[in-house]
Amino acid sequence: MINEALREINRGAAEIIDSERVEKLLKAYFEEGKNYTVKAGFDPTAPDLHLGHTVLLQKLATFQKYGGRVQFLIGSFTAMIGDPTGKSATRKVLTKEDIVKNIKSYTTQAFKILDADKTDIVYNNEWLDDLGAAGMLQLASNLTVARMLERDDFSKRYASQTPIAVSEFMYPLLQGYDSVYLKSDIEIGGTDQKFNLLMGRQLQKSYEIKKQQAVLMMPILEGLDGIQKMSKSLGNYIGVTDTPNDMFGKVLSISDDLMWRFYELLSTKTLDEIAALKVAVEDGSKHPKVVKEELALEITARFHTQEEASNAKIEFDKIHSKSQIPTDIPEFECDGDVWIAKALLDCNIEPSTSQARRDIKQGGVKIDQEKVTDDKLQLTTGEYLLQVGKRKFAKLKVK
RNA sequence: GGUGAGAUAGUCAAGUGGCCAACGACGGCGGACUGUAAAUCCGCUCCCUACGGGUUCAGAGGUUCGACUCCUCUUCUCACCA
Repeated sequence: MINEALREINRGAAEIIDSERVEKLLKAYFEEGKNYTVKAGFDPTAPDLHLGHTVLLQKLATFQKYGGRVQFLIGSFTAMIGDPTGKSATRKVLTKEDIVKNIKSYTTQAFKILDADKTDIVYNNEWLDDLGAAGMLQLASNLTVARMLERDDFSKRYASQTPIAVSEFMYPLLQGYDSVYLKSDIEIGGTDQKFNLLMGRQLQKSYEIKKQQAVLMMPILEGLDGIQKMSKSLGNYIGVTDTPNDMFGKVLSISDDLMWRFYELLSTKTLDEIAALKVAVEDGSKHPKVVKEELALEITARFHTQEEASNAKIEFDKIHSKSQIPTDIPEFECDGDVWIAKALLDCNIEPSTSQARRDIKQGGVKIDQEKVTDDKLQLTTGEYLLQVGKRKFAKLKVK
C-alpha cells in the first residue's frame, strides 16, 4: 500500500529532493494516520489555466489521496513584485482587481481536480504584509548576492546586461519565507521553480524549523506539437475552459508518443492500468486511436461533464471519421442571385473571390454535398449548404 | 557623431534595366491517402464576376520606350568605429 502510494507520487516527477522525508511522512500516515502539508504556490497573473498547469494540481490530488493536506498558496503579495522565472524582462505589476478576479477563476478551475475538504487556500499577503522592513532585512540577510546570481535566469540577465530590479531578488526569498511561515512538509512546483523551491529549504533551516520541506518538481508539459512547452503564447495549449468539442479534438490531434506522456502526467488511471494499455497497443489487441479517445474522454469529462464529453466524441466522429456535417453551422442571408465565389466570401468561409475560384477549380467546394465544377455559377433563390474543404461550412439563404 | 550594409508577399529569403505578380523554403489552403486535425504524395498560394483588368518589392521624387533592379532625398534596421 505504501509502495503503491510512493509509486504514484513518483510518477512523472522530474526530481525529488529529500525523498526520505516523503517516505517518512507517508509511513507516518499509513501507520499512525498522521497528516502532513503539501504546499504549492500559484501566481494569479493570468486568468486561465491550461493542461500544463493541471499537472501540478493532479500531483496535489495524489497527495490528498495519501494523507496530504494541500496548502494552496495564492501569491497575492508576490504578484505585485513579478517573478522573473522564464521571462527575461521585468514583469508588469497587476492591479488588485485583476488579481482578485484571477484568483476566483483559478480556484473554481482547480477544484475540478482537488478535493476541497483537504485544501487550505492561503494568501501570502496575510503574513507578508506584516513582515515589515525589519523582517524583510532579516530575511534578506540570509542570502548573499553571489548566491542569488547562481540562479540561471539572473546570471544570464546579468551577463547580457539586461536589467534586474533589486526587488526581483526578493521574490525567491518571499516564496521561501512562505514555507517558513506555513511550516510546509513538502512543496511541489515545476522544474523551472527549482531555485525558489530550494530557497524554502534553506530558509526553513535558517529559521530553525526542525524538518526542512521535501521538494518535488514536475516536468513542464509539452504542447500539442510535442516539442515546445505548452503555453498560451505558442498557441499549442489545451485550456481548461476550452469547449468540450475543442478539448476532445485537441487531445485526439496529439501524436501517439505524446499520448503516453499525457497519460502519465494527466490521467487518473493508475500506472498499472496505463502499462496494460501500452501492452495492448503493442500487441495489436487495442487500436491506438481507441486508447487516445479514452484519454480525450477522460480529460474532457474532468473539465466538463461525462455527457458533454461523449457528445464531443460523437460530434468528432461525425465530422472527421464519417465526414458528415457538424451540428452548428453559421447561417447567412443575402438578396437576389449571387455569384458562388462572392457568396463564399460573404459567408466568411473564403478570404477572397480569387481563393474561392481556386478552390472550386480544385474540387474543394460543395453545395448541398455536391461538388461544384462551374466557377461562374449563380445561386438563385433558395437555401444552400455551402462547404469548403472538409471543415468549413455555412448555410446561406438567398432571397 | 562617423563609416559601411540593408529594407522584397503571412514569415524567412532569391532577384542587380525588359524573360517579374516576382526562384526557393516554411506556413496556409485544397485534393489523395490514413484511426487522426499526424506522416506522406499532388496542386494552389496579391486583388478583381477574370483567357482580360488593377495594385505591389520601406516612402517620396527623378532617369528611361521600359525599373524590384540606376540616381536623389526621407524614414527605419543592422554592423564596425568613436
